[in-house]
Amino acid sequence: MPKLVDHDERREQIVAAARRVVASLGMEATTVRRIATEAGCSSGVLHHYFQDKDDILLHALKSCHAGIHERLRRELAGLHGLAALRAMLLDTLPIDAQRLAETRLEMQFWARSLAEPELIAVYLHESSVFRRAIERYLGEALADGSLSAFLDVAEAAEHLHAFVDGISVQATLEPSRLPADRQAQMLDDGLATLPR
Amino acid sequence: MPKLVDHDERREQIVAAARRVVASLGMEATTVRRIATEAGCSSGVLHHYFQDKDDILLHALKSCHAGIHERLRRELAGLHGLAALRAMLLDTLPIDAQRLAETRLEMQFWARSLAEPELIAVYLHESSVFRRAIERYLGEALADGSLSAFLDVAEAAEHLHAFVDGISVQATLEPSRLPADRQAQMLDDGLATLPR
Amino acid sequence: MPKLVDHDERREQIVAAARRVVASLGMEATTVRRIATEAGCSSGVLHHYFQDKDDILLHALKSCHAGIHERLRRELAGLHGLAALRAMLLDTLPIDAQRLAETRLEMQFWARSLAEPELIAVYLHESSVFRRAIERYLGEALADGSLSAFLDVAEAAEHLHAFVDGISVQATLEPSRLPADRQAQMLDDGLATLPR
Amino acid sequence: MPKLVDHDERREQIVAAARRVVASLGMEATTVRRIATEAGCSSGVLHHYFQDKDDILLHALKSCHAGIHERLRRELAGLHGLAALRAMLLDTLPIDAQRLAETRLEMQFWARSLAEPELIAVYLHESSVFRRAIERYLGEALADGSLSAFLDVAEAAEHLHAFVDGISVQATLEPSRLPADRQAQMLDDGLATLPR
DNA sequence: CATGAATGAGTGTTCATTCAT
DNA sequence: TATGAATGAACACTCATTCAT
Repeated sequence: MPKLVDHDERREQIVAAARRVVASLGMEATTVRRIATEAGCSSGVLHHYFQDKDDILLHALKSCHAGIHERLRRELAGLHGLAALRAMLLDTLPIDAQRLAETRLEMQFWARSLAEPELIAVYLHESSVFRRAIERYLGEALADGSLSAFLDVAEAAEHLHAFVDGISVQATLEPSRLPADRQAQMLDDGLATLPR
Repeated sequence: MPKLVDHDERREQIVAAARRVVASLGMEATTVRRIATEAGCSSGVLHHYFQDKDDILLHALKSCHAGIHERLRRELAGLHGLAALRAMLLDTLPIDAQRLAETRLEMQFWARSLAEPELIAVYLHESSVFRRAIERYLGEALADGSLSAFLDVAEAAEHLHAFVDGISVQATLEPSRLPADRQAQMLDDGLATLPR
Repeated sequence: MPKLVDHDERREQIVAAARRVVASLGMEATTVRRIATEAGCSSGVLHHYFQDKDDILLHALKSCHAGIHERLRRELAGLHGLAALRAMLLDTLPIDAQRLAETRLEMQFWARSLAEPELIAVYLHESSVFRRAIERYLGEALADGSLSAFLDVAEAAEHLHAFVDGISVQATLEPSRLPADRQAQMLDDGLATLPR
Repeated sequence: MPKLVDHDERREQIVAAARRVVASLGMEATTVRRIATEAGCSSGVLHHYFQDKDDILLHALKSCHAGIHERLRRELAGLHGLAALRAMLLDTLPIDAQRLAETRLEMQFWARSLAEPELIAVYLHESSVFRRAIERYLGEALADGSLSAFLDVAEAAEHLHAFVDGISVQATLEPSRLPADRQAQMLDDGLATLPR
C-alpha cells in the first residue's frame, strides 16, 4: 500500500503556504524554497503537485478567489438587493487580517498580470463575475423599489467596482488611515449616492 | 560647473530608461542590465550615479511623480474650483499612452511597496499631497458656490481619490473596456454626485 | 518457487524497458522514472530488483548482448566458415529497427564506458568473444579451403571487427546514407578482400 | 577604459577547458561548474561568452574539428595521393594522448548526437568533408598510377572511413590492445587491400 | 568617469534514492 | 512486495554588484 496522502489536501496546503508568502512578503520575495518552508516540506515536493512555480502562483490566486466566493456564498445567503450588495462589497474590502492578506495578494498579482497574459485572463474573468454580481443586486434593489428606476445598472456597477477597488488599494497601502470602520463608512457613503 | 550638469542629465537618462522598462516589462523583468541597455550605457555606470538598484527604482518612481506634478502645474494654471479638480483627476487617469505608462509603473510600485517601507513612505506622501490638492479645489468650489456648503471636503476628497485610483486600476488591467472617453465619463458622473 | 519466476520476469520487464528508453532517448534522457513508466510500474519498485540506476543500466547492456547471442545461436545453426562469418557480421549491423536500437544502445554505452571501468570491462569481454567467433569462422574457412592458408586469422579478425564497428557507427549516425543493402554490400566487399 | 580581455582568446580558454573535461570525464560528468573550474574562472563568466551549456559543448566539438583540420593542413602540406591519404587517416587515429582525447570527445558527442539533431548536423558535415578528402587523395593516387584505374573511389572512401572509425572506437575503448603501432599497422594493411 | 569582465549567491528545477504505508 | 510521496543535493542559469583597467 502506498503512503496515504490526500493529494488534494496536500495541494491545498502548498497553495495556502504560497498565499501566505505572497501576501506577507510580496511576489519578489516569494521563492519556491520559501513556499516549501512555509508549507513545512522540502522544495522538491512542490514539483510532485505542481508543474512549476507559475503553476503554484496561479493556483494561489485562484484559491484566493475561490475562498472569497465560498465566503460570499455563506454570507450572502438569504440577502437580496441593497443589503446583499453592501455585504458583498464590504466583504471584499481589507477590513480584517484575512481580507487584508487577500487584497495584498491580489495587488501582487495585478503587477505581475501586467506582464503575463495568462494571469490577466484570470483577473478579467473574476472582475467580470464580480461586476455581474453587483448588477444582479442592483437589479433586485430596482425591483424592490429601494433604488430609482432611472438607475443605469451597468454604469453604477462599474462605479462601485472602481470605488471599492480604490478603497482597497488605499486601505492596503495605508492601513492606519483607513481602518475597517472608515472603509465601511466610505462604502456606505458611496452607496448613499445611488438614486433612490 | 559643467560636469554637474552632465551628471544630472545622465541621471535623468538612466531614470527615464528605468521608468520605461518598469512600465513596459514590469518589475520582475526589470534588471539593471536592461535599464543600462535602454539608457544606452553599460551596466557598471549605473552604480556611479545610484547606490544600487533600489535607489534607481526609487528615483524612477519619484521622477514619475515629479513629471506628473510638472504637467499638472502647466495644465492647471489659471484653473480653479471644479474645473481644476476635474482637470487634475482626469490627468491622473490612464487616458493616453503616456499616462497609461505612468499608471502601470505606479501599480508595479504598489506591489513592491507592500514589502518595502521606504517605498511606501513615498506613496503615502504623494497620496497625501494629492488629497490635499483635491481638498483645495473642493474648497474653492465651496467658496464660489458651485458646491453645497454642507459638503465634507475631507471625506469627499477621500472618495474621489479612491474612485480615480479604482478607475486607474481597471483601465490599466483592462484597457479595452475602459477607453479614455469611458474613463472621462465615469469621472464626470462621479463628480456629478457631489452635492450642489 | 513461483515467486522466483515472477521475480526474474519482472527484472526482465524492467531491463527491457531500460533498453528501449536508452536506445530511443539516449543516456542523458534516461531517468529511473522514465524506465519505470516504460516498464509500467512505479519508480520505487526498481530498487527492489536492482541496486541502483547503474545496476539497471548494466543489466540493460548485458541483456542486449545476451539477446544478440541468442539470436546468433539460432541464425548460425548449421553454418560454417565464410557463410557463418558473413551471417554473424551482418547480424550485428544496424540493418533493421531492432538492430539499429541495439547499436544505438551500444553507442550510448561506449560513451558512458569511457568514464566507468565496470562498463568497459563488459565491453572488453564482449569484444573479445566477438573476435574469437570471427577467428573461429575464419579458421573454418581456412580449413575448408575457401580462404588462403597464408591468412593471419587474428589480424583479419581485428580488421573485420573494426570494419563492422565503423559501419555501425556511420549507419547509426546517418541511417539514410547507409541503408541495409548498402551495409550488406560494404560487408561483402570487405569480406571479398580476404585472400582466397 | 575597459578591462582588457581578448574576447576570442577567453572563449578559446573556456572551450579548451570544456574539451578537456568532456574528453577526460565524459559528457555526463561535464557540468558548467567543472568547466569553469578547469578554465580557472567562476561559473557565471561562462555565460558572458556563451549562450548556455549546449553552446559551449557545440563550440567544444567544433573547436576539436577545427584543431584537427589545422593540424592536417600542416601535416599534409606537399603530400599527395597515397602518402597524403595515409598521413590523413593516421592523423585521425588515437595514436597519442592528444588524438586519444579527440576521439574520446568525439565518441561522447556521438552518443549525444543520437538525441540532438543540431549535433548530428555537425557530425554529418564533418563526415562528408572527411570522405571527400579521402576521395580526393584516392583520385590523385589513381591519376599518378599508384592505384588501379578500376577502383571505385567513392566506395573505397566509404570503406576507409568506416575502417578508421572502427579502429578509433576500439583503440579508444581498449587502448592497451591497440597501441599506436598496432593502429598504424592495421591502417597500412587496410590500405594494402586497395587494388594497385 | 566609463567600461564590461568577473564574481558568487540565489533561483527554479530535476532526479536518484529512501521509506512509511 | 509495491507504492509514490518525500528528500535534498546537484544542476543550469540569472543577476546585482564589484573592480581592474
